[in-house]
Amino acid sequence: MPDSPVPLDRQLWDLVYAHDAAWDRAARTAGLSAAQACLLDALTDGGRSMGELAELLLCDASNVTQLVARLEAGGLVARRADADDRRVKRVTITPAGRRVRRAVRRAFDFADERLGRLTEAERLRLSGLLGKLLAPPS
Amino acid sequence: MPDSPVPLDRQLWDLVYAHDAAWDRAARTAGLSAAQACLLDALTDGGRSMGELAELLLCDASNVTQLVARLEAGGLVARRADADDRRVKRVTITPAGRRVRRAVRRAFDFADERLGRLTEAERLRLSGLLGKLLAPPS
DNA sequence: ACGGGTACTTGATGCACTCAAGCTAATGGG
DNA sequence: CCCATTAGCTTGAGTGCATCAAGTACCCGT
Repeated sequence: MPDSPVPLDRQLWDLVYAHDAAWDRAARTAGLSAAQACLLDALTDGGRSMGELAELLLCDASNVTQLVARLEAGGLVARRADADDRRVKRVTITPAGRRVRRAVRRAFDFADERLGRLTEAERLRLSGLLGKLLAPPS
Repeated sequence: MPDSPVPLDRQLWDLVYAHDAAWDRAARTAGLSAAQACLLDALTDGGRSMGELAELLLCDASNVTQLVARLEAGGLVARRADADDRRVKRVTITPAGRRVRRAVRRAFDFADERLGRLTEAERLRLSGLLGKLLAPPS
């Protein structure tokens, strides 16, 4: 066999799909949607404001409001007004949220399982190639 | 600098996001959603049955019904009962649909622009590495 | 022709996402 | 100090994707 019968752009689609599907599965094993899991994953110890989350998740602020509302209803997240600027709401993760987040991260086997098939040298080469691909587009 | 400051799993997230966003942008420049563009892209000259599409798009048949309905309303796709088995509906692309599909594919610059940064040898190496990652998970 | 399976549709529901409009709190100019 | 403006968030309306349960129309083997 001279070279792969699967073209590179098709491989990229497959990789993207596998990655997405793995995250979605990991989220659902913990009872979350993919978007909710992303938000939970983006929280830091100090908590984040709604605006920060909107920027991180690259979506509208009102979308964050809804996501946080659902997570809050599940007791995974708490929302309180910032002391310095009472306009901003700080979203913090609860102990239950921390447990769920751990479960999601543990269930997200993609990085471990798939990247684990590569040797350290291969991972380094892959990282280099991806670096080229990911450099700012313009 | 000894090695990349960006870990490999983060690079994968970035790649996946860039790929998704590029497809979404391409679809929207043609007035389609990402899912609609996927369906249009999956059509062959002979047309495809709803069931085939559901299998290709990895979703429910009733979801395909809705997607096709929207595309049909836009005149991009036609749906007619199969002659041999009147249960199955064959979805075919219209001339207008063909134009839109070409526009989407042309606007999807990801593969061209990003993969174009690599030399032929690099693309081959990347393909080999992705092949390892994408081998059946179990 | 009858019963079971196949292919698709319909209806109901939930979530993600976006936009416009609204509300409250901070801020800066007069 | 007050008022207009702006920032941060929420609400409401609307759309699309997606799934499930139920229904319809059709095929096929007996």
